Amino acid sequence: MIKSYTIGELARRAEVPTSTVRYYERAGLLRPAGRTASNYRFYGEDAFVRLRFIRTAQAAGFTLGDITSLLELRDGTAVPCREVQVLIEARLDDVAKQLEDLQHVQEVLHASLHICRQAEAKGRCEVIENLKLASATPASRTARRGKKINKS
Amino acid sequence: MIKSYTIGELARRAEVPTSTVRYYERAGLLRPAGRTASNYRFYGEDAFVRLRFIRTAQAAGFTLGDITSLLELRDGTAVPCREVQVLIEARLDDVAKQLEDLQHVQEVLHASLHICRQAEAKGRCEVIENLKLASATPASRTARRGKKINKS
DNA sequence: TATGACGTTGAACGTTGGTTCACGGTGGTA
DNA sequence: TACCACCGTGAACCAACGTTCAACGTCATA
Repeated sequence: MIKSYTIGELARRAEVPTSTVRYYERAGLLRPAGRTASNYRFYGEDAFVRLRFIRTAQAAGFTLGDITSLLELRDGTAVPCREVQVLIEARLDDVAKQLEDLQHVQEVLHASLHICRQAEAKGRCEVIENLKLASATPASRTARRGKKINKS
Repeated sequence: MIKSYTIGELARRAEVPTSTVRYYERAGLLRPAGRTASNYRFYGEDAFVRLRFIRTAQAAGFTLGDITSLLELRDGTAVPCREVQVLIEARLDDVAKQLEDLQHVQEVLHASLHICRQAEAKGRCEVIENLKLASATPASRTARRGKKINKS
């Protein structure tokens, strides 16, 4: 006899709102094992694992679209290593770029803060001009998200 | 005789679409110096500087809301160093957190890739399970944006 | 039996930073 | 005079990831 969960139980276990679980269902990411006589969704242990996977992959920066691909690969019968690796590599490239950009941003902000503190002593605020000048250096297409990994 | 620019000229100079310039106006970030007889917007050099500042600050991860605050501070008469510093420090904290999170993500992805490659040799794909397990470690509230710096 | 917590649905809304559209006027040139 | 690139407007639309709402059914407990 395998334990099954209502949506609320599943959601509490995974620490997500029930609305999110339903949303993932709509998005085609997570289907209930079935429905009770009274039309309540019920889920098995696998749903919990899957939900946890979704959240983890999201935390790793995959979009729900990417995760759909990942899960489709898992649900398929063929050994999907190649495709999975492609997805992970794409994400790694992305992360590397973000890290680089963020480090640049950090430098600019540190410099601005430094200048602001110095200027403060003189009763002027030059940070805004400085931030402006800082941009003259590399073209940081940055910090803003909006990726898209190519769908199979 | 000071040169003035149409919206298209300004936009080309700053390398943004004209639609974005109008959008910034709607958002209260950038007002034209005035309008011609035929209702065309015209801008002075200051608009270019301001627009460049907006783009740079965005690249540094400030939201348009933050930038509004920054610009209001600049437009004010008082020496705004304290407030500016608060904003910059908040952004720095944010950036530091993002960097940390991204580094964690990077580790997880590297590990997943490694395992995937090893498993490939054995004809199985374990990455998905691995990504799942990886989440058992630290709670990375990450990689997704949606910051908000407290408005003055 | 009644109360409250929980479940169902579809649709609309929210956020951020814009872009696109429809529809019309303007300005310079051939 | 025609033509085309440019400018104007408000409104709708986009991605991503959900949340909220109305309006209703169900289940456990006092």
